[in-house]
Amino acid sequence: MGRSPCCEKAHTNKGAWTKEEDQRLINYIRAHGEGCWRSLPKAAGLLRCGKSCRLRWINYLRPDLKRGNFTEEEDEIIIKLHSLLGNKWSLIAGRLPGRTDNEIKNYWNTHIKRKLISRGIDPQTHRPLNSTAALPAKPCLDFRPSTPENTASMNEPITNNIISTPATDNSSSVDNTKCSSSTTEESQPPPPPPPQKEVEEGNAAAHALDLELSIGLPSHQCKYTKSASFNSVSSSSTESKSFYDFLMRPAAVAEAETPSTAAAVVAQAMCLCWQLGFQKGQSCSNCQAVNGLYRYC
DNA sequence: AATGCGCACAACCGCCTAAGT
DNA sequence: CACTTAGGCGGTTGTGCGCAT
Repeated sequence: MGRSPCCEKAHTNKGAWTKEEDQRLINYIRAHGEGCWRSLPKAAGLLRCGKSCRLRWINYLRPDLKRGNFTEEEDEIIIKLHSLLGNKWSLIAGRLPGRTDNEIKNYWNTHIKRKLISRGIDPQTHRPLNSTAALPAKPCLDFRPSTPENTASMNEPITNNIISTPATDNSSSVDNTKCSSSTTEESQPPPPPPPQKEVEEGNAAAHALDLELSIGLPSHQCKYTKSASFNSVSSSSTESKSFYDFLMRPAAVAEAETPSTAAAVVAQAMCLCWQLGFQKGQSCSNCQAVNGLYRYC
C-alpha cells in the first residue's frame, strides 16, 4: 500500500510564494498559531500543500529569523558542530538562534565547503584533504548504543573516533573515517550510512546511547530527541559538560548569549588541533590529556 | 546589448518516525 | 499489533541574479 500524498496536488500551487500568500500565512499563524499544517492551507485560504506552508513559515516567514550574512563566529560554530554532528542540519540550527536548517545547509554547501577546501580541509571528514581522498563522509558523533565493547573502547587511547590523526598511519587497518571506535561489528567494512537505524535497532530501550563525548540529553528540554537520543552526562569532565550544555541549551537560552559566548564554549569544549591540520604527533596537550573526550587526535 | 556561466537560495521531494486509531 | 497519518528531516532541484565575455 503506497503512501497517500500529503495533500491534494491537483489543486495546489507550486513554486515561489507570492506576497499575498505570505501575508495569508502570516495572518493565519498570528491568529491561530502553528500546528496542524495539513489543515492550515484550507483554513488560511491557501492553495498550498501543508508541508509547503510549514517550510515557508519555518524557513522564511518566522519573525525570529535573523536573515543576513553569517558572521565569522557563526561560521566557526557551524564548522565545529558539523564536525561533530555531520549533516544534522536541524541540530546545528538549534544551536544558532535565528538560523534555519535549510539556511545553514545552503550556506554550508555554497560557502563553508569552499572555505574548508581552501584551508586544505575536507568538508565532510574535517580532516586534511590529502589524507581523506576517497574516504566516505561520516558524522562524527557516535550514536551507537552503549555496549560493554564500546565502553571498553572508550577507555582506550583514542585514535580513530570522530577525527583521527591524518593518515600517515596506513598500517592500521582501522578505518579512520569511522567516528566510533572499532567494535566487532564495525571491524567489518562500514556499511553506508546511516548508522542511526542500526543504533536504534540495537537499542530497543532507546536510552542507552553513548556519544563517546559524554554528551547527554535531558529529554525535557531538547526537541531533537528523535534525531539524536543523547544519553545523560556520564563524565565528570568540565569540558565535555560545557559542550554538552552548549549543544543542549534551548535555542531561546542560546539566543540570550552573545555569539562569542557560544563560540567560546565550543572552543573550550573541543580540541581543534585536527582542524588546524596538525599531523600525528603534533596534537595539542588537550588531546593527550583528556582521555576519552576528544576524538580528534 | 546579448549570451553564457556560475552562484545563491527558496522550494520541492522522498523517506523516516512518532503518534494515533 | 498492524496500519495510517502528520510532522520533520536531509538531499536535490529549479530559478533568479550578477558577472564575464
